[in-house]
Amino acid sequence: MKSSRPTIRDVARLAGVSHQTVSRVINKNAGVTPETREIVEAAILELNYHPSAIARSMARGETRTLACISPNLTDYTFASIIEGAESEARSQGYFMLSSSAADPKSFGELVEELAGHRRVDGLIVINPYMDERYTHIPKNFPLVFVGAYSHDEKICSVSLDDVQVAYDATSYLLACGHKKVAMLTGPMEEDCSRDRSEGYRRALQENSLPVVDAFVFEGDWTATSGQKMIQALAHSGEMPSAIFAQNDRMAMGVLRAVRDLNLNVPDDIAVIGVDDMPLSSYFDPPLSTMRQDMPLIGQEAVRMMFNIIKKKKQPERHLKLPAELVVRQSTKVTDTL
Amino acid sequence: MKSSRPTIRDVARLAGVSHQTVSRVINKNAGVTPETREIVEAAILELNYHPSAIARSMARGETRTLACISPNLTDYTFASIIEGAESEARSQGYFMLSSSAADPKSFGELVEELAGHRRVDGLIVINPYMDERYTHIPKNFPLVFVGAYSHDEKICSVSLDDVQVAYDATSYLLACGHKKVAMLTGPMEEDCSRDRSEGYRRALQENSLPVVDAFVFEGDWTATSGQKMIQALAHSGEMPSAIFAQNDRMAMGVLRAVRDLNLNVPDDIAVIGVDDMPLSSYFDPPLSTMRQDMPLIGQEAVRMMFNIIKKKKQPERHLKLPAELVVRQSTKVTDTL
DNA sequence: ATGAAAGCGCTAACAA
DNA sequence: TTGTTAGCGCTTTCAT
Repeated sequence: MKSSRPTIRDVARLAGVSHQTVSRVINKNAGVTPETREIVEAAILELNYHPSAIARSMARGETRTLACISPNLTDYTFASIIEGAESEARSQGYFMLSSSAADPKSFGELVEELAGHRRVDGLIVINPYMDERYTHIPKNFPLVFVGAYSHDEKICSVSLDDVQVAYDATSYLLACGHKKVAMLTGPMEEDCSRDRSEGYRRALQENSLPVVDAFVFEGDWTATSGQKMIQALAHSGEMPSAIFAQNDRMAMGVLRAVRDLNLNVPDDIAVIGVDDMPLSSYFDPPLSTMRQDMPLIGQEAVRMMFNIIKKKKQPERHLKLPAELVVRQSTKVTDTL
Repeated sequence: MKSSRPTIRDVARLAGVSHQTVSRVINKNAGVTPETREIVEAAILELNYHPSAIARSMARGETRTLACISPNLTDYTFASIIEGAESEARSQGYFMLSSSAADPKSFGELVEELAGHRRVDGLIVINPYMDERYTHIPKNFPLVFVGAYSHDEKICSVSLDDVQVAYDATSYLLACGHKKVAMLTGPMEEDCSRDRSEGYRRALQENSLPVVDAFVFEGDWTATSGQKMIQALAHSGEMPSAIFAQNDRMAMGVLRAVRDLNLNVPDDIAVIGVDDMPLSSYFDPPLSTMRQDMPLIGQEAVRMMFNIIKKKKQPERHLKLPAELVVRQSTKVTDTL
C-alpha cells in the first residue's frame, strides 16, 4: 500500500504495458491500439491517477503558464485586462499567474523569479514604465507590453490608441460648441497620460484653440484627484466650460465636486471620461465617455504572446485598439457659449 | 559554447566544486566555508546562472504556488481579496495563480488541473457554492474557502460575519427611526446573501417589526438590479422609507433610480450598502455603508493556508471578520416617521 | 566541509 | 504498435 499518489509507472504495471504507452494515452498520441488504450484508461481510473504538472513541465521544458504583472489587481481597467488575458490563456490550456508590483524593486524581484527562474513561459506587463526595470528580463524571453507601447520597438505591445482616443474625446467636446476645454491627466510619467495629452493638444490646435496651462491638471486616476482639480479651478476663478478627464474615476470626482459647487453638469460644465466602467452610466449625471474594450486588450496580448512562443510569423508587433464614443448626459450640444 | 542556460553543474565545474556545494550556496544552507561560497557566487555571476523553478519544484515536491478560483476577477470585492491574498503569498515567497470560473464545468476542470495535477500547493476558493463541485478535489488537499463558510465543517474558511453585518446595518436604519425597511439581496443561492438576509430578519424581529415579503427583493449584485428594485417598488405603490442593499453596487442603482423618480435620498428614502468600495463616497449622495476589509480577508485566507500546508497547529478553522459602519449622507436620523 | 549517488515523474528519441 | 533508454535540473541522503 503506497501512500503517495500513483505515477505513470504504477499505471503501466497495472495495465501490463510500458510507462511510455501510458504516456501516449494520457497525451492522446497516435500509435496506441484502441484495446491497449482502453486497458490503460481503466488502470488510470482504478488508481485514480493524475499526471504531475511539474514532471511534465520538467520533461517538456515549458510550464504552460504565463505571468501578468500589473501595478495592482483592483483597478477596474487592470482587472478587466487580466480577466480577458486569463480567459484567453485558459482557452489554450495555459494558466495565468498575476502579480502586482507597485515599485521598481518588487517589479525586479518578480521578473527575476518569474522569467529568470523560468517559472512561466512568457510575461505580460500592464502599464509598463520605460525605465531600467527591464534589465533583468532574460534576452529573448517572450514579453508583451499592455497599455503603453514600448519605445523599444522590438518589444511587442497591445494598447488603446491613446492619442486618437483623447483626440476624439476633445474633438467631440469642441463639436458640442465648447471653447474652453480643460483636461485632467493621469500621472505624466505614464506614457498613456502623455499620449492622451497629446491627442487633446492636437484637437485643440486643429481648431485653432490655444492650450492653456491653467486648464491642464495632473491627477492620479483617483476620484479624489478629480475633486481636487475642480476645487483648484474654483479657487482660481477661471472656469472651463468642459472637462476631458483621462479616466472615468477622475471624472466621477469632477462630477461630485461640481455638484458641491452647486453647478450643473452638463449645463455649466460638460464632462467626458475614458473607460466606460460599469458604474459610469449610474453616475450623476450618467457619464459620457470613450469606451474601451479592456478584456479584448488582454485577449490580444495573450494571442500575441502565443505568436511569439510558438514562433509563428509575427505580422504586427504593435497593436492599437480603438475606443468608442458613448454619449450620455454629462455632455450636450450647446449653442450658448 | 552552450546555447541553453547554465545549470547547477556548469556553475560547479567553473567553480571547481561539486554541484551539491552550489546547491548549498543558492539555498543559503550551512556547511559551506565563506571562501567556497565566494568562489561559487562569482561563478554564478559570471555564468549569469538562475536556478530553475521547475527543477526545484520537481525535487522538492512542492510548487510554492497557490491558486485562487473566483467567480470573476473584476468585481471590486473579489479583486481586493485576491490582491490581499497575492500580496501575503508573495511575502512568503509563494506565487498566486488566479483563475475565474463562472460555471461548475469550468470550475471542475480548473480544480482538476490545479489540484489534481498538483500544479499548486493549495487552493483558495472565493464565493464557493456548496454543490457537487468539490468532488474532484483530492482528499487532504489544502483548501480554504473565502466569502462563505463551508457547511462541511472540516473545510477551513475566512469570511465576513455576514449575519452580523446585515444585523448591524438594519439595526442602524431602525435606530434612525425607520419602520419600513426594505432589503435588496444578492442571488439567494449564495450563502452570503442568505446570511445577510438572516441578519436583516433578526434585526427586524428584535424590534418587533414584521418581515414583509413585498419589501424583499432578490438582485444579482449589479447596479442595474438596484435600479429595477426601485422601479418595481414604485410600480407597486408601496414605498419603504429605507433600503438595506447587500452591496454598494446595487445601492448605486437604487440611488440612481430614486433620483429618476424625483425623490430624495435620504429624506424620502434612506439607503445603506455593504463594502465601502472606493467610489462609494462619491455617489450622489455619498453612501452610508458597512465597510469590510477585503484585502485582510485575502491575507487571512493565505495565512490559514500556510497553517494547513506547514502542518502547524490549527487553532481556528473558521475565521469571521467584522465590518464597520460608515455613515455618510445617504442615511440620517429622522424623527418625522 | 564537501562529494557521490539516487531519484523526483515525466517526455522524447530510438529500437524492436 | 510497443518498449527501452536517457535525460530534464534540481534536492536529499549518505559517505567521506
